[in-house]
Amino acid sequence: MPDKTEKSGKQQVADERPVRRQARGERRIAQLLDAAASVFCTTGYTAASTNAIAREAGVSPGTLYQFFPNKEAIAIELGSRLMHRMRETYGEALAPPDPATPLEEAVTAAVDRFIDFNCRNPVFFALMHGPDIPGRMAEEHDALHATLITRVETLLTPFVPGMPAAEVHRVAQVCVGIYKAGLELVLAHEGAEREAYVQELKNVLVRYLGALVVD
Amino acid sequence: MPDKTEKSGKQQVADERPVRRQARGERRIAQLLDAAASVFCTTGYTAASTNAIAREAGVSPGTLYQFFPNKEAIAIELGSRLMHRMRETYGEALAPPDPATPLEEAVTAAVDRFIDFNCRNPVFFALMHGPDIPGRMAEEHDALHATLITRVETLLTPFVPGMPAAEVHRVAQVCVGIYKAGLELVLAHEGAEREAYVQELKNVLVRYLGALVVD
DNA sequence: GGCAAACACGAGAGATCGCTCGCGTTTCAC
DNA sequence: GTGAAACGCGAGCGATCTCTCGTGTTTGCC
Repeated sequence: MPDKTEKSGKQQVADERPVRRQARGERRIAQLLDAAASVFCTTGYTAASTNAIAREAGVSPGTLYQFFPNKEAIAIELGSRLMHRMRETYGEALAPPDPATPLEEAVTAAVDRFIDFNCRNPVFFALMHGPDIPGRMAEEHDALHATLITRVETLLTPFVPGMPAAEVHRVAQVCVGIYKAGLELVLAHEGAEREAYVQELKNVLVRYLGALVVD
Repeated sequence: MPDKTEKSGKQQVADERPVRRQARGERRIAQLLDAAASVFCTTGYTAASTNAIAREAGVSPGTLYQFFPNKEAIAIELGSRLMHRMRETYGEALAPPDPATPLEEAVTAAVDRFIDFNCRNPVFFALMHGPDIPGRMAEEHDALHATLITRVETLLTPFVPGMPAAEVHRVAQVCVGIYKAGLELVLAHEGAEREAYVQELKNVLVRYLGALVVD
């Protein structure tokens, strides 16, 4: 196997060749991404084999590599489409900069949206939660996390006007951490129990942030 | 490689042969477990190779398999020793069933102890946090988690006398989830920043539980 | 000292995985 | 219709990993 870095450096130029996809190809790509999502959900990223993904999609390994240069690219593309879907589903509606909104309402709305998205797309959690993400996936992961933190910071700022930036950053980190932990519990349960955990997650956040606001 | 289940079934009888360890052997085992802890910390369980563990310990792969039947057994034994050390370090001091203790004090004490232990033994977090734990490791993991939940439940009960058991269980799950999330943030920082995250973790728990107590 | 068992080595067997390659099939622009 | 390119296949290459085995060394007991 040749040097990876040189290869990726080459790609920036060589991959500019217009690989004109046919409708069939687009269908295969969607099929493969669906299969990958399914396999990633059940086994995680590293344990998922490209042969298993191809089998799940009902195609040969060779066909898989017709559309993706390597295993990582599958996860990258999947993550990218997931991010895109997330943006277009919830758009900028996440950050209503209206300081008149009560804290509890803002938290409830944000949590409900995110939980809903994660329940509909469980692979999102599988890709984000794995500590087994290699190379470029980690960058993608960090970028998303940073974006999320920033979003929470701006959401938070109007509620805590006097707080230093470093502290706001810390609070945002804690909030996201709490959300992730809550999400794990929510995804692990169903029906009424799941709803109860959602409510509990909201309680944690509201009480934590509420104490900061009235200070 | 023969059938694993048959092999393990055989082991229950065949492994009763007393493999009399020499002092040298005990030393090697400790050496190998230390090396395994180091490798698991940096690469995680699945990505850690037995050859890498042996190399880190300065012995040959064959020597490693003189003391452990397989890779999983290394993690099992490591986890077992970690659990034992945790018990003997903090013992039953975790559950002071004195209802006179204020909530904040109880939370602070419990969090400080656990954080301290996890900072001294980072491999504990590495083994618990990985979603990449196979076979018998998962059982061990679940058993530990269940123990932890039960412990928190008993710690919690005196503070919320009228609460139904199912709800106490849910609250305990949420508390452990919050703790894990907080631990991740704590381990990711150092010095004053780390202390700040510890304090923030305590705040979250105290405010969340405080609201339940006064209800 | 002698002997059996525990310890140590390291090459490599056996399995898996990511990925390639040669060749055949389908699609599409002209 | 025809040629080029996209699509599709699956055996298998090379790398890696877990674990074994034959052989030699050290230890502890008599």
